[in-house]
Amino acid sequence: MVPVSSTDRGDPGELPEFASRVLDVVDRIPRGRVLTYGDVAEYLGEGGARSVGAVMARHGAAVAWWRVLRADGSVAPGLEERAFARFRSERTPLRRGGTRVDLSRARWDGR
DNA sequence: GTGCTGACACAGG
DNA sequence: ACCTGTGCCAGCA
Repeated sequence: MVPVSSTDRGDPGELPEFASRVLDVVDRIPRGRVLTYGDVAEYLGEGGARSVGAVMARHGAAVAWWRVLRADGSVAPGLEERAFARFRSERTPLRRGGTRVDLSRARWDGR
């Protein structure tokens, strides 16, 4: 087992366990459906909404990041244009006014 | 170990 | 609808 120094540095490209699991969940969200940051943490049974957000900030580009929203169905600042372009193409249900996703209809139940 | 830092959540005002 | 404060928790320096 190749004893590694106590600093125990992993390879730079390797993701922390938690981050890897977050990305797995996001990968399973079906087209046209969404989850909130808190939902992802809840399904994992670990971490919290904030931690999920941190993962998305660093590694979200690798997955369908637009399918993860805030608890009120809004999109994080700065991502609105790109996200709503996707919502239109995936026909994600929006609320009246179109500024937020209709969670009552678009939220993925995990199945 | 300590102390920030956030693509958050929620309760108040 | 907006702001403010508090709680949260993995990651990082």
